[in-house]
Amino acid sequence: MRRFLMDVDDETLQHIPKYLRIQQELLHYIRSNEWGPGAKIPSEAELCDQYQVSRGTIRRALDELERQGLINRSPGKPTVVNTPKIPLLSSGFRTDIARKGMKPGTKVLRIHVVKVPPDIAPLLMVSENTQLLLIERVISADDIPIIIESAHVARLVDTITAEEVESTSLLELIPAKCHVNLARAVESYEPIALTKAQAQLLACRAGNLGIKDQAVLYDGENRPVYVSTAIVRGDKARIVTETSFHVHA
Amino acid sequence: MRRFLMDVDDETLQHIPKYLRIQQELLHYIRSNEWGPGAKIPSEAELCDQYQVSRGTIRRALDELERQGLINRSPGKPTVVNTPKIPLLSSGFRTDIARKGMKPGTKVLRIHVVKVPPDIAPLLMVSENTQLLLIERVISADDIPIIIESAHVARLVDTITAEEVESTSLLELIPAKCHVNLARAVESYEPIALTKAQAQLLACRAGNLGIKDQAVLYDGENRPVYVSTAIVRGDKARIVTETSFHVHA
DNA sequence: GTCGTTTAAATGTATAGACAAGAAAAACTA
DNA sequence: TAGTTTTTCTTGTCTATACATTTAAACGAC
Repeated sequence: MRRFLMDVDDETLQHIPKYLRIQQELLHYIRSNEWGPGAKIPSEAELCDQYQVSRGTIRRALDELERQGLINRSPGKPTVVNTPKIPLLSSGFRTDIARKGMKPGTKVLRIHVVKVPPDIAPLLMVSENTQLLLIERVISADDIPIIIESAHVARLVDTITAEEVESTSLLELIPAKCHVNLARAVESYEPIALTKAQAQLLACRAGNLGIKDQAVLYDGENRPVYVSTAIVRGDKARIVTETSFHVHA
Repeated sequence: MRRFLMDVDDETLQHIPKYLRIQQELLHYIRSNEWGPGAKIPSEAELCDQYQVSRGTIRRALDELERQGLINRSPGKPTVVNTPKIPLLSSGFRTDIARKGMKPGTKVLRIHVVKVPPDIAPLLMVSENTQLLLIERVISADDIPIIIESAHVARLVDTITAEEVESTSLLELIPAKCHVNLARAVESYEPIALTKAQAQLLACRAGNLGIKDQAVLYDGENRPVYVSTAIVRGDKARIVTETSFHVHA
């Protein structure tokens, strides 16, 4: 029978809420690998008994762990500890997954001509109401969906097929179709909580942590070629970039 | 008197939980700037009345918005809408804040010789139990704390003063003190929920979204010079990087 | 045995109520 | 008027309960 700490260091109990103390203790079991990847953790009812608190308090502790991608919950099934993250080289996710010996997969959601969204228009330096190509796809590694990528292409090219998008990096495909070379990329990263729609595409839970990686790609004349917005699952991947410094001397 | 939508599109009510519908509606008021930065939003009790739900449901809706950094809550005070994010150029946060016309501030937490943590040792290619210099500081913009930066320096230099750390970018300071040039940086980004300790240093709430930016800096001979771990507030800043592609042909 | 049904167990949503803690406004006192 | 105390309003924590939804196991009929 598992024993829980909780009341061990009562002298340091300085008004830390119960749900936090429980959360920290459960975190300890996971970090210390006492509960390894795939391990079932006690049910909410069992935790209620063991900690002598109400279910709401237990759920609040588990909520936090779930958001951080440490555990997987779903109704009907017991809650299990998650597996660690895959490092992903930014710019060229597809290529990088293959390089790591995993099987890259791509599911094309749509390739459509759409009106430019108001937040994308200034980045591409086009006026509103401009029609341009939108490519949306989900990239997976070993059949686990990891990234939702959507790209707005500045020029209206119509020779891009779903097959090409399924098998090629946008970093290669789009410049080739637009007959330009990419020279520069400006990317911004911000943490997000996944929406229900995003979570559905990524086969995980709404509210989980993710990174929104928005990139603007420029050609040699500093004209924007396309804007890419990638939603990356925070529980399965982290983004890795490499920078070289110009040596001055 | 404010009017809420909620029951407008009842025909599309396809089992979306109440707390989510409410959350989306509040989000709409914020995004549409109907509730601009600094605006007070109705109290929980008022929202209960207006939506005819229990307080728990309202709080659950607000929790999500708070985590995304869209609102600021604190006991005793009414809840207000937050101000937008600052874009931060990665590598050289201090410098970048100044360039944006904001007042950069630095508070040194400690400059100490410590035993290398087990997760840092392999990155710096040193053996365990090695003693090395740890620099910890909080960087702020216009007196708002934005980043907790902690750096482990591979070589044991002892001529670094708190004054230097307060006024200089580590990207310049450390290479100068170690008598090397930086040639390359490998950074990884992952979304996190701020811990209580981190939130305290950043004057925000535990559980808020943030980005953990871990960078390893190398010299010209590809030897690691230092490892920097930055915890960036997700509600106040986003990280921006710029990449140049090598033109081949 | 195999297919379909029932049952149990797990998480998800929602309610109502109680008390604590912090901050600001109101009332009071000097 | 100025300073202090009290009150009130706000968010934070916690409980207990109820029912819904999903999954898997147990059971039965064939």
